[in-house]
Amino acid sequence: MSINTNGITITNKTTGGNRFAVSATCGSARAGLLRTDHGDIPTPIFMPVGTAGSVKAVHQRELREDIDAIIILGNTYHLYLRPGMDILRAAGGLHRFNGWERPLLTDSGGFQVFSLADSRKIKEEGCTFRSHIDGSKHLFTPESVMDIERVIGADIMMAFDECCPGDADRNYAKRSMELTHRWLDRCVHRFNETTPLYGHHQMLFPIVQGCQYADLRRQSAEYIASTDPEGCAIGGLAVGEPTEVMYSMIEVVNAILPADRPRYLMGVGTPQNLLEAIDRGVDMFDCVMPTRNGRNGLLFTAHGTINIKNKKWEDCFEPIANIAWADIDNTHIAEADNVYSLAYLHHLIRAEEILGLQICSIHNLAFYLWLVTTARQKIIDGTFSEWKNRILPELGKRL
RNA sequence: GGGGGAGUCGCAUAGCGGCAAUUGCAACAGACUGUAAAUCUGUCCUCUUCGGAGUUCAUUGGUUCGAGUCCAAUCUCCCCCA
Repeated sequence: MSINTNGITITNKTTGGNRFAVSATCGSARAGLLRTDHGDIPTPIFMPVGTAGSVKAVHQRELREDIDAIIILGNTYHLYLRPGMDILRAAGGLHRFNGWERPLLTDSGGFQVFSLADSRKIKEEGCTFRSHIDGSKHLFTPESVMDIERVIGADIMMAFDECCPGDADRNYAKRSMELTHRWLDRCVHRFNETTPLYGHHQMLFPIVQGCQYADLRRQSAEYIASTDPEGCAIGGLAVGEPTEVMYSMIEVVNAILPADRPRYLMGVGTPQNLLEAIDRGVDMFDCVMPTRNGRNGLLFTAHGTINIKNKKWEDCFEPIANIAWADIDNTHIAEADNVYSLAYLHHLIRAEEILGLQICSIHNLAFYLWLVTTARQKIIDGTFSEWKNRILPELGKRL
């Protein structure tokens, strides 16, 4: 045992059994359960994004009671910059810091390698960033990211990868994928020589890359599978490539990834994307869409989307639920959907009242959770495909 | 009664001889996929085959090749002095 420069105790890996089990399938779609020390995660699942340790505009009571969120995300890059590792370590990890007692997942900062392309430089060693907050320079390496994710203490840690743009040429995609694989080796090594800081188990999910090239995706999936991970992620999709390409890549990858481990499609997506991916064997999702689009006035419903800013809603005094959940079997409609009318929500968003952002975010997240929960039940019932085919055209409509 | 100032596309503004005319707000749409996003984009006088075309800057008349811009009168509003 030794202490490294980040103050993290280095020990040998403690091994446990498989924490994931598939309980039912319907075609390629799976219903399963992933066990964490902060609770079980039924799959398919949608994980609300809480980048800076908070799901924007949503209280935890609402996350628990109205939305039924099981697991939420945090982001390594953002939390590392602010509040910083000293505070998170002193707080006893993110669970204690933000009071969320259910499972957490931290993204590694790999996506920021992609989205902050103007202010970073990728090298073999890692990636140097300029902070979007104060412009200061930082270096992320696979090792430092593992150490940071240990300090944050999420139940699921993501490997540090390079998220390649959707339109990258094959050469770039190949080099990027190979770098991600080498970084993965270093992540796994560091992960295995460190232990959780707060007494609960942490899993490490590696990430499949390969852009839109089927052979690269195959190669990457095989490599990821060979590391015997507790779960696998599919990254670098929904980053500019056509939707059909994304679906096709999911099929290619899922044919190779171990069937007895959860599969997490990172950063996806629209309600339609979720159903299509579930149908292709994906178990876990996260996306900013329900929260960001909600804050921008877009509501997702089972009957299509509502742009609440549109004039047509100014005098629609029906409760949100009467339109959004019309003819839908949902015994657990968020309180906000019953209390507030579309006209009032239209007013709130126009008047830039904070409550409007809250209501839209709660509604959208509740809808996403309803979608995956219903998908799970339909898989168990053996009627997933039928249900998917029925609801899919509705989801694409505009109300 | 005397003196001074101002009227511009919903509102507020810019404009100082080359203008369908600046900017902000409002309005009407659109985008958003591991969150640098309560953000961003477009339209915003009329018509349009999206190339343009036609009418505009309180009103009327004038100067000028050319006027929102200069001159005169009129109307309206604001300020100061009696």
